[in-house]
Amino acid sequence: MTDTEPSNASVLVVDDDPAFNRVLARALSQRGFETHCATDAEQALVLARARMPEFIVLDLNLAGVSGLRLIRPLLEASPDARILVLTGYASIATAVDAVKLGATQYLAKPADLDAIINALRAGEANPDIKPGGAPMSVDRLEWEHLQRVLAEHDGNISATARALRMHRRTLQRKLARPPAAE
Amino acid sequence: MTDTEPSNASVLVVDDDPAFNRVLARALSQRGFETHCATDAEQALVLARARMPEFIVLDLNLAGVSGLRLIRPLLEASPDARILVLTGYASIATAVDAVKLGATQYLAKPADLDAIINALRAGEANPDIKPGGAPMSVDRLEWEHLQRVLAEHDGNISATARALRMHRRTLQRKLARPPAAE
DNA sequence: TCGTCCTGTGACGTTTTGTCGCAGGTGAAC
DNA sequence: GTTCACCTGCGACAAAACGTCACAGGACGA
Repeated sequence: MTDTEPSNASVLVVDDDPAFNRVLARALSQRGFETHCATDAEQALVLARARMPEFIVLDLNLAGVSGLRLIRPLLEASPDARILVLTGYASIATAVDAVKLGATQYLAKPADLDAIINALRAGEANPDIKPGGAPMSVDRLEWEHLQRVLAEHDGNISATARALRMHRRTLQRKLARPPAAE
Repeated sequence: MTDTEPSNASVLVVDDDPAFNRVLARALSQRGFETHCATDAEQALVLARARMPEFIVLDLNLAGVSGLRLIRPLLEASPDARILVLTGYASIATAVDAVKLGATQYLAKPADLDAIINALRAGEANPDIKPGGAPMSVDRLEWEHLQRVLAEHDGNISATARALRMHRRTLQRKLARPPAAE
């Protein structure tokens, strides 16, 4: 698969963060996908029925509702859809349940566009398609994870270090040293 | 279910470490299970056919073969068996693959006896599981990323190291050291 | 058989981490 | 205004990990 191959597949992006939806939808559009966005469960189900997307990218932390509860209704609305769960709170337990409920793939945030597209395409009929793009470096992955958890703690370095079970000094050193550009 | 309820269900324990098999089989027997052990794939398939166990506890690191490759043949040999994957190298990537291949549960080693029995008995997915509140540790996040990229490169450590722009020696050290349980 | 690549592994200098603790700032409660 | 609890910046040092190098042997395709 080349980067520029238009696929015309449609993707419904479901995340309660509108900014995240916009960014991901735009990036997927640039790769040739037709995209729709929903920020809550109801919207997601309406769009799943109306648009019959080929793929659904589903966050697990929707306002007031677990994305796991949405998998079956989404599949009822769009029986042929393939669901990629994309979550900032990934765990093996929720990955197992998500797949049992009908998701076809599961990724932890942070994930870059190539990783998301690779995951969407995993399990396609043609297993010879190779994963495209360079994976995120470990430094970049860590940096984005730290930034996200820091944002969730309102910039509080001590609380972030505790949440990550990392020494505060170490976190400060890492925060002072962004990863190299890629 | 009480701890002491004799279930008489049969369990096939498949692990390449005979000592592990003995310890787990003995503990399960004490809880009323009828147990059988196999230390390799061939043995496992023979016992799966001969004994038709209700449960199979399957390690992923069998000598010369990935336990993932054993799931389908085991289900062919014992169609009604429920397979619990139990591995010291647990990752979301292999958990997703295991469930897609037909495993009904997946646990990281070390797991205590109660966790194993609960996992054996777990049936349907639980959509009420809350996505975990705690963010992933940096070690766990890195481990999941390495496992996912390694899977994308068909287990080729040299190619994975190049893709991640990490020294092969460093990657090998990291792969030998799974992150602590959470 | 040969070439290429992969893999396991040890060794060593360099870098980073974990830990400890000092010092000063901030905001809430009283 | 004072006190308390917590946050933050930072230096120092021992321990741990990394980056690098290289050896050795296996696997696979030509």
